[in-house]
Amino acid sequence: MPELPEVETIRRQLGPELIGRRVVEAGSHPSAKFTPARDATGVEFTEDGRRGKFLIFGLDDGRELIIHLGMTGRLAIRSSGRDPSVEEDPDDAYLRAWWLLDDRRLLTYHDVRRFGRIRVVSAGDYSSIPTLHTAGPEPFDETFDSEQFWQRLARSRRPIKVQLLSQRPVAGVGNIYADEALWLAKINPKATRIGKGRAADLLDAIRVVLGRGIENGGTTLRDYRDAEGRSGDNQNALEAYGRVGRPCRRCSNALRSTVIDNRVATWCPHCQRR
DNA sequence: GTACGGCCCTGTTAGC
DNA sequence: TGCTAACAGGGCCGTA
Repeated sequence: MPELPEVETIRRQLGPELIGRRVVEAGSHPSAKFTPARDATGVEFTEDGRRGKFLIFGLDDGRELIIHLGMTGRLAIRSSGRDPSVEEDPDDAYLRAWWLLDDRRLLTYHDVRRFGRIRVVSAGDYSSIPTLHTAGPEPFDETFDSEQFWQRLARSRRPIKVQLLSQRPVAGVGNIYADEALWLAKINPKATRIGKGRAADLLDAIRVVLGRGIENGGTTLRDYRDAEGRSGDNQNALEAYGRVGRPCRRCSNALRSTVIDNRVATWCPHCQRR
């Protein structure tokens, strides 16, 4: 399930391959989630970017190709283009979109569960993409400080984990890194209000876990692969997510899990008291 | 504006 | 062994 570190890893890999390349043909699965991929025909990639979990590729006609990987989305570049002599990819049943480049290579988007989505919009106009439109600051933005973070958290009284997953206080945190950051900052995922000091701790923790995730090439629990088909290593660095029943690495008490807003949260009942 | 439930999807796993 | 149901979950949408 790609979150900021996974999306950033893919951006860094794809950017140099795509910038300056022109799309000569594009196709997609019939679902409306993917048909906008076809709108990026005849354009040249001019820029690679990311906002939270959204990949944003600048195009030379003043628009942007926006890709969200959902749960199981994968982007890759096939060197063979659509040369029929090349053996078919066994995952082609899940090919949801493709872009044939002017050097005959093929940018492919696979997505088993079809939770991802693709859009082409005027540059900077995200009004048709609610989560992107209302996304909070980038966690590594140097102008984003803990005071702003605390103010954003104070706008809602929903549980802190729900707020993080909403992308509004800060962009790019999903279920895995939310559990990790809350564990690191010793904050209970059901807490509805935290003080400025704890908000500062949480922002620091978010930066630590996301930074570590990027360094480790992302977290692969099952599906995630980077643009070169490789698994990440960050699953070996997880302290909370997926460790329910196992001892907390700080206090040795068994980690617990609970469902908050239809998502599993794993936390330490001793370290992360309310 | 905010909160909340339901839906989209399909491979994997648990239970019978 | 084979079938069925539950589960995973990010984002969107309708309703309150």
